[in-house]
Amino acid sequence: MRILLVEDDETLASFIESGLREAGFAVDHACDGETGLHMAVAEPYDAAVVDIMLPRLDGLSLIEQLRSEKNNIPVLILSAKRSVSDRVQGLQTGGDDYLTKPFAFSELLARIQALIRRNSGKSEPHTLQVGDLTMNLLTRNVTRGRTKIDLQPLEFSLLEYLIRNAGNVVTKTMIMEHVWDYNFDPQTNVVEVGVCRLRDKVDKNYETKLIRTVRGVGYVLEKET
Amino acid sequence: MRILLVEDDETLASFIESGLREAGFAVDHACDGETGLHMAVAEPYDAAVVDIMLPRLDGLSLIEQLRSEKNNIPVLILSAKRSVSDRVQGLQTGGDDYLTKPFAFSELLARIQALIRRNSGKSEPHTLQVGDLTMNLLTRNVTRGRTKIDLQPLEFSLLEYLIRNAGNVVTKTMIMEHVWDYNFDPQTNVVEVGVCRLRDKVDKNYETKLIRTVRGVGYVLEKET
DNA sequence: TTTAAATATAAAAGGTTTTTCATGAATCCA
DNA sequence: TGGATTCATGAAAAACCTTTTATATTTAAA
Repeated sequence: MRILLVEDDETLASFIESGLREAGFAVDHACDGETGLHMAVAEPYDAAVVDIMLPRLDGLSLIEQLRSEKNNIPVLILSAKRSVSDRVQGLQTGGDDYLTKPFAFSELLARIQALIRRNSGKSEPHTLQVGDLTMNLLTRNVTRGRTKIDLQPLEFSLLEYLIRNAGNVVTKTMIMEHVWDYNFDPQTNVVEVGVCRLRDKVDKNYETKLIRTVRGVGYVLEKET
Repeated sequence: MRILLVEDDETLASFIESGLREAGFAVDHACDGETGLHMAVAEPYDAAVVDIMLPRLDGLSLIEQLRSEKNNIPVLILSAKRSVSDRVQGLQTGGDDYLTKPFAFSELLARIQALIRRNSGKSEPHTLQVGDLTMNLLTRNVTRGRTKIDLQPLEFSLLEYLIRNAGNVVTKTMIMEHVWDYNFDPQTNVVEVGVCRLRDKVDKNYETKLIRTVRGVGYVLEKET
C-alpha cells in the first residue's frame, strides 16, 4: 500500500511518515503542493494525506486539479483550520475526510485505513457507452437504444476497442495489434471483414451510423452526431 | 438517494431527518439498533448514519453484523464519545466516518455527501478467487498460481458457477440450469464432459485437486485444503 | 469379490465462428 | 472521365468449440 504525504512542516511530516511506515505503508513525501500534484499524477497511490496550507499550490487547489483529471485517489485533508465552513469546503472540494491538527496518530491511521478499505473494490466501470450504444464488459450485453445486439467474441473485442477510442481514428494496424494480437502485417483483410460484420449488427438498421471509414487511415466510432 | 438514520434521541433524529430531506435525500428512521439492522438488510440504502449508544443493539455491533454479511453500505458513526480510542474503534469496526456530537449539520451533510461520492462507482469485484485459482470476469483471464489458463466460453461459465458456489455442492441439474439455461433434463452428459475438460486444464497438472465429484449429487469446488 | 450404477474420457460428429478468397463498389487523382 | 487504389461484401474454406456417442473406469452395495 502506497501513500502520498503532502506536508510542508518537516517535523510533522517525518512524524507521520515514520508512523505510517511502521504500520506497513510505503510513504512518499512532497513538501509543496506542486510537487505533490505531480507525484499524484505520475504514480498510483492508494491514498493521499494532504495539508491545506502549502507553498506553491494549496491543498484544496491540488485536490481540485486531481479531481478535474478524474483522479479518484482517496484524500484525507489535514488542516489547522477547524471551523465548520473550512471542513465543509474541504469535503466539497473533493476531499474524502478532514482531520484537524493537532490529532492523534492512531486516529489518522484508522481514518486512512477506513478510506483505503472503502476504496478497495472500486474500479473502472463495467459499461462503456457512446451515444445510444452501450456495452457491458461483464455480462457482455450490447445494446443500441433498447434493442439487444448479439456479438461474436471477435466482434465484441473489435467494438470494445473502437468504443475505448471513440472519437479518435484507429488504424487497421492498431486494430490488428489490439484485437488480433498481430504485431506484423499478415497481408489479410480480417479487419475489413470484421468491421463489415460489426456494421451489419450495429449500424445497418439505424439512421445514424456510428462506424465511419477514414479512407487510407482506418476507422472511427463517432462520438457526437 | 436513500439514507438510513439509526438514532434513539427523537429530537436529534427529527432535526437530522428534516435537514437531510431538505438536501434532497429520502430518509428512513429507526429508533433502535435491531430495527436499524433489519432495515439495512432489507432495503438498499446509499448511506447510513448510526448512533453508537442505542437500545437493543448498539451501533458498533450493528455495523459489525452488517459487515459480516458483506454489506458495504457506507456508515457514518455519530457519537458523543469523543476520545481517540473510541473514534479509532469505530472506524476499525467497519465505520467509514466518525462524527462527534455536538456537530454542525452542514458538516454532517458534507461528510455524507463525501461518503456517497466515494462509494458511487464501487461495484461487485471483477475477480473471483479460491485458493490459488483466480478468474477475472472482465478480462476473462484465468490463472492458477502463476500460470495462465486458457478456457473456452463454456468452460469459463462452468468454472464461474463453481467458484461462485465454492465450498458447496452443486448438482448437475443446477449446473445445467445456470450454465446451459436448460430447465429440463435433456438426457445428455454435457456437464460431465464439461467438467472433464475443465479438470484437464484446472486440476490435471496440480497436486491439490480443486474440483471434487460428489457421487450421486454433483460437484464441489473445494474452498480449503 | 462381484455386480450395477455412476462417472470419466477419447474420439467422432455437428454446429458455429473466423479467415481466406474473389469480386464488386466507392473514392481519389491525374 | 479513366485508371488505380482502397474498401465492402458474399461465399467457400478452415479453424474452432460444443455435443453426442461409445467405451472405460471408478465406486458403492450386495
